[in-house]
Amino acid sequence: MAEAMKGLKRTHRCAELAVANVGETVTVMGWVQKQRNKGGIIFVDLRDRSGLLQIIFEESDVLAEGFAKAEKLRSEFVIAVVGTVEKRAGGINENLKTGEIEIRAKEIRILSEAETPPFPIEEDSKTKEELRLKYRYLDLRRPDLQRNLMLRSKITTTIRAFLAEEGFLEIETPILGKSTPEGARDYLVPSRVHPGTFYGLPQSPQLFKQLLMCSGYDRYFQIAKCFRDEDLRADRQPEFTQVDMELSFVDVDDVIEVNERLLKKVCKDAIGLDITLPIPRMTWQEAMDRFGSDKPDTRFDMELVDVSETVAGCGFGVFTGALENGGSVRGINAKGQGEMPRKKIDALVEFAKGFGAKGLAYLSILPDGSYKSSFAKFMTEEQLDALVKKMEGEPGDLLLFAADKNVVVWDVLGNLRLEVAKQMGIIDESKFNFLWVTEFPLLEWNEEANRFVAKHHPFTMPMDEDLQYLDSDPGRVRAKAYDIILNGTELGGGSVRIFQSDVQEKMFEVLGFEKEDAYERFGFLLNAFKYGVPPHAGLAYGLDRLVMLLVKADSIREVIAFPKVKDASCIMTDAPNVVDQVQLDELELALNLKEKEETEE
RNA sequence: GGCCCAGUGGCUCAGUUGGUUAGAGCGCCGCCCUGUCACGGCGGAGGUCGAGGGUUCGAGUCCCUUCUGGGUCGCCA
Repeated sequence: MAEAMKGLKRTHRCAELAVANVGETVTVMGWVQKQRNKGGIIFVDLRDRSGLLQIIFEESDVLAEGFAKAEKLRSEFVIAVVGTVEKRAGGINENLKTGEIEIRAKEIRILSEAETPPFPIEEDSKTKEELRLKYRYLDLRRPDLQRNLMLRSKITTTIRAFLAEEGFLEIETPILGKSTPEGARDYLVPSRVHPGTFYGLPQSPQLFKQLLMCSGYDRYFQIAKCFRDEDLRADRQPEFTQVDMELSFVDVDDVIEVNERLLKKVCKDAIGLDITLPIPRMTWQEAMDRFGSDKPDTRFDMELVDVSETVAGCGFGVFTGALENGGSVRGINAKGQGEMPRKKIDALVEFAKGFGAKGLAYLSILPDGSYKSSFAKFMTEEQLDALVKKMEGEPGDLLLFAADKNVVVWDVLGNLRLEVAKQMGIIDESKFNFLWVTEFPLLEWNEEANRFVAKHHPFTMPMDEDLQYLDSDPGRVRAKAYDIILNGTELGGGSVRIFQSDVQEKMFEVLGFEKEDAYERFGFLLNAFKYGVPPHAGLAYGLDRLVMLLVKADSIREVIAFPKVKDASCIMTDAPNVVDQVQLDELELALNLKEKEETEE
């Protein structure tokens, strides 16, 4: 039977008590982690979000009634205990923050009884994620998730404090907005007042923050919920949180400068990590050439080597063919993997094919210096030697080559590099390698649409020196865009925005927007620009990813209180759900479901 | 939408070439124990193997379909 806590007031969290409190009478409240009944003496580990604390019950202290209650205790009962802090008479527990002390109970109340939980409430859970998510409120009791969420809170607190200090204003922007078909799929919300029309949930506060710049709020930030109706991944949820900011009267370096100091402070406050400023920078071109990725993991080498010149004119048709088609041949050197068995190499070939490679050429340098290769018979001894030399191959190395269009070669080798490094175990997990990638291409050719699309978004400013090519050669125009990378994960990105209407109109033109169309979609922004707009730039971080990387979690779900599963549903609440006809009628909506949905509730 | 992995008592797993009553650890229940902290001792309950169909004398084990969860490609301006 649950008792009231009337007359009691919690004085401390469990693990806030220490030797300094010995002799004090305290009141603690929390969950029973474990009860150990020795007969005439009962030990209870009491848990709250701060940690564990041992309570000791003896009949001489709590009287018969209290002792009887202590005997009844089971895991996850919620109790209140009044008692005195003592140094432990028995041995101290090295594994516990409060291992030197215990509470001698004088009074106990059972505030809530509990059924046995469906899985153990303990650190390093081995329980299937499905079950953990169904009972997320129990999962969230586990110390590792509690640490993650407490750290997340600390990080947002640090961010707010830092940005406020730097003169940023925190301003909220609407969740119910206008759907913009460009980019990711929007979540739609039907309007009741205007039947047949829909709000779009924001993919980011992009346009609103630019308007705030027009309005003179020259430094803005927001910890903003964003929504994208796309498929999930370990590091992608349909709703996620951005730390979003925008600054007026700045250029690339200004944004980077303040954000480096922000990152330094966050890392220090959150996990005591000192990062050295400035954070290294690399242009997009260099990142692609050296790492085959616009988000390079720089914790290890194995960089790409362009061997196009070395293999030009060799007898291997796959190589020369790629070169003739304007592509390249590049390789990576997996040091010490020369004796990788054929089966594993074949698996790597399959892996490469998954990224669009037609094949993967390999050359093993055996310990005796001889070669074993999939293409040796097409090349002369001299050509092979030159290739090995170019790759700095030594006996015992494995060389892997891709030949195709540059985009394919980069993608294949970039991913292969990560995969091989993972297999070799050469990634130093203790490192935190930040990196700015700058000078992204402004545009990207989209085969499907048969036109250029914005790589970042249509409001991104071209680099001054490339502006001249916007008409003649749009593909070579670089943008004032930058991404911040941590250990090969994109933490955030941003850009300087276009603020001249002629440049913006030119941009829309290149993107194939009719002027009317552009005004239809973004008229409010273009109009705002007519009334005096400051040069401005901004950046947004994925907060979930930042926290995930700092706590070294392998999924974003470990740092989100109530995440969704792979099909974007919530196992705990069963969202999304069917709504009743009355609600649909009110919205004047009718369902037009495909066959297979015709099932009962 | 494609590909890959997993689904056996409450939890985590083992189940040999398909062959008698499906095992273990933890947890749970009962009794005992005044210094335990992965407490200990004794006793006990609990599963028909995600679901459906098929092959077979016989299926957790083979085949097909399907459901659930995870990873990944596409997608994510």
